[in-house]
Amino acid sequence: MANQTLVRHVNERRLLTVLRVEGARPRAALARRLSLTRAAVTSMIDDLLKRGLVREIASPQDPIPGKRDVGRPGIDVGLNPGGAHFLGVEIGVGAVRFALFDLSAEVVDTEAVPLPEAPSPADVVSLVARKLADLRSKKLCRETVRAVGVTVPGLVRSDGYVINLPILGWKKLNLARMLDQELDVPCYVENNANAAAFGEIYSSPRPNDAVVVYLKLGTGCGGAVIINDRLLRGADGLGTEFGHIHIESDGPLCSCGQRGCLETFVNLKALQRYFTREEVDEFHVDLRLPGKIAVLLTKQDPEARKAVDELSAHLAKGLINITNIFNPSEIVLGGAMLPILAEVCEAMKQPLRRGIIPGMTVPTLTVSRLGEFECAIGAAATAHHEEFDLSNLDLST
Amino acid sequence: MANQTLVRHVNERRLLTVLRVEGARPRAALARRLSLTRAAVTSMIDDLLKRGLVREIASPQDPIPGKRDVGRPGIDVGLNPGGAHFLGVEIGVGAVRFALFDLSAEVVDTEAVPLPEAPSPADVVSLVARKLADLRSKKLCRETVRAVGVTVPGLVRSDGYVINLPILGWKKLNLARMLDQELDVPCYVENNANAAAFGEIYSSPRPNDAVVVYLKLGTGCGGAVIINDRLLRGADGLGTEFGHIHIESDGPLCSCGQRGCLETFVNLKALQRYFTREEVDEFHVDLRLPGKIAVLLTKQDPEARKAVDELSAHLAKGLINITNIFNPSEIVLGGAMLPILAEVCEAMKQPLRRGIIPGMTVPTLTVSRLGEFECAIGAAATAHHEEFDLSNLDLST
DNA sequence: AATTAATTTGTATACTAACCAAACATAATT
DNA sequence: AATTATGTTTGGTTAGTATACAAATTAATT
Repeated sequence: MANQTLVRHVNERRLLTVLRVEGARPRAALARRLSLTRAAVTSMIDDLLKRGLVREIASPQDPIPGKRDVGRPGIDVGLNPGGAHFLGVEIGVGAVRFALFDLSAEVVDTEAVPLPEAPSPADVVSLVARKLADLRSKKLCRETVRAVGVTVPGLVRSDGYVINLPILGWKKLNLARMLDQELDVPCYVENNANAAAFGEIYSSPRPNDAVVVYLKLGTGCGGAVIINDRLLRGADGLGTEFGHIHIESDGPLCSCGQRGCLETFVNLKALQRYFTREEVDEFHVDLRLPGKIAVLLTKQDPEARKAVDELSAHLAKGLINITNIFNPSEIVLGGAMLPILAEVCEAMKQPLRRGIIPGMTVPTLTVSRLGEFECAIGAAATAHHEEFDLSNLDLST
Repeated sequence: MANQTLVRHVNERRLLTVLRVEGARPRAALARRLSLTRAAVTSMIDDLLKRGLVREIASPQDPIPGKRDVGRPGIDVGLNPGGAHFLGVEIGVGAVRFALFDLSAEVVDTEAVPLPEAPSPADVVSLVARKLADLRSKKLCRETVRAVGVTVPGLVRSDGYVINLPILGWKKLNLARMLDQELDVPCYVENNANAAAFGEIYSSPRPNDAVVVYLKLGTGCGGAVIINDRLLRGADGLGTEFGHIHIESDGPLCSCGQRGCLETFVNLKALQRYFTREEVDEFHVDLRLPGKIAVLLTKQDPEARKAVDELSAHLAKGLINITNIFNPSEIVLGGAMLPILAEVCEAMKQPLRRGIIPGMTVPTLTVSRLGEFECAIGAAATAHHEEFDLSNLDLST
């Protein structure tokens, strides 16, 4: 429906987003920034003050003497960080990670807990419910948790329906609805690579025509693409699963039944293989290997160097294809391989520049800034976004 | 800016889109469809009637006797087709094609004229200006042309800036602005594959989560992806140029400097090579070959069959990669190879089904319905869309 | 058959939300 | 004291909603 409350809804979210991204400022400055009258902004701020989402900030007493402008000085209005909180939850391999956002999208709390063996969906729901109750019992956020985001390493439709989650054996499961029914706040479910990508861009928004490709390198090789602050999804939710790009005419057998898939050349098991020069058993993959290799690299260890270079060479082939298809402005790497990713980026710069279509701008290659909790942070960002940015605004017929 | 006129703007376009896509109906039905009150719809229709964009349609006199509902019968309101027109222009290889849309997005006129040798941008602008003046001199659309869309076979930014147009030697050229300055109506410039794809979906909208991949097969191999009724673009406008997907480890040298690109295996020249088993000179490519081969296919000609199968086998490899990346619900083929595309689709169905990730829904494979004028029609659809659908509505901060 | 009831359409009127425009009090600098 | 900018107040506009009502039809009743 599009009635006049739509206008307020849009403007309120525009205002909150400006405050989050660009910081506190007086009403008059907000009015100019949003092309609204001061009167309109006054009315909106009045409302937001009542709801505890913004606060007036006492201006510092003449911080730079003589630098003030003429005219009556304004009163800075900024987000009230404690006015709302958002819980992000990552359902990972053997562990659940929590990250708590405040209204200004700062991480104010993190926690990792072990995940019980073969948990049922109900187990996970109650785990989240307990964490939520726990948070509310503390002074930090008694009544302020506004939404919960949950990520899973599997296929998720945009409405939070889990199509397939192989590592837990879950299939065809409306996890978002289950959470919604149990938790008295809106819940959103997202694929973990998508969430990590979203978390990455959320704190530092990109220009409007930016195209960000994110790759999550760990036990598998997940991907996400963000265009215009929106995640790209496929018809089944299977889009941007970059692990199955064909990069070689032969290679190890992939879980998808084909040979030559990127995922079989770029994952923790493959890294271990490149390093030890021996086949690795599925169950003896060393999750700490990237850290160890990173240490060895600082000591100029030739074996470590070789392993990283081999991985990088394969990944570069995949990235060239991805770049030629999406023409991204930016490629971000994240995931469990974090410790060696800076080296991987360095090793790929040359081949990437040479492999892409002439005339195409070479995308920047960077490592995710979010670290171990990137998926949980991304989940919190998803929840924050749904509640406070212009998103769930469907104006189509 | 988001003020109350935004609400009317949104609702008016929602209303017009419903009338275009779903047909004429009484005000009360529109109110239900749009979740507005009848009073609001009355007010909007009053305005649209004054502007000549809609008209009341006399109900057929009891077409199905006894089938009428109780209550006062409504007066159908429908688009007034002659109330607005949109000119689509394709700048093609050696030819310019025009297609004229009426308000209901029906093609009411087409024309193809030869393009002068090595035309300057100014030549093309004045060609379009002459066509526009010509149309206005006729009774069909004296004052009603609302917008012009132009397609070019090159790289175009979303603001209509032409980055590179190799076949005409144009580069870094604000064609949209040049047209705008000359033509007294809004002008939009789009890449030809993008426009053809957009034209294809415009008349029969897809469900919200549909992902449509379009491939334009002719002298080159262009592509487009439409998600949520929006075209995917890259950072430079170079996204979805599927011609440079790597499908073989070796092959003819591509214009991009690499070997193994899809475009070197799937284009008119390659088709001729597969058919004659001889290398073909750049300047002796037979533009009518697909038609000839199509005729031979009906006579079970083995050479024609071989040529089509060889082309299909290469294209299938590319489509498998594209499908695994985008997870499309639908793949549409178009372009100069039109006469043989039904056969190509048939030949690719098997390999496509086998090559994609298990669990992914197999996309439907179809041939474009628009025919020779697909780009011009797409250009007209682009113009129609910009003026009458919810599109140029940027609510971001 | 005529009347009445029921139902639905389209319009009119009053009300409301949220914007803009303009005036004004306030608080600083010049 | 003059100037300038902020924040609030007041009045006006737009485009909705809610409600009431006349109009046009079918269905039911007398």
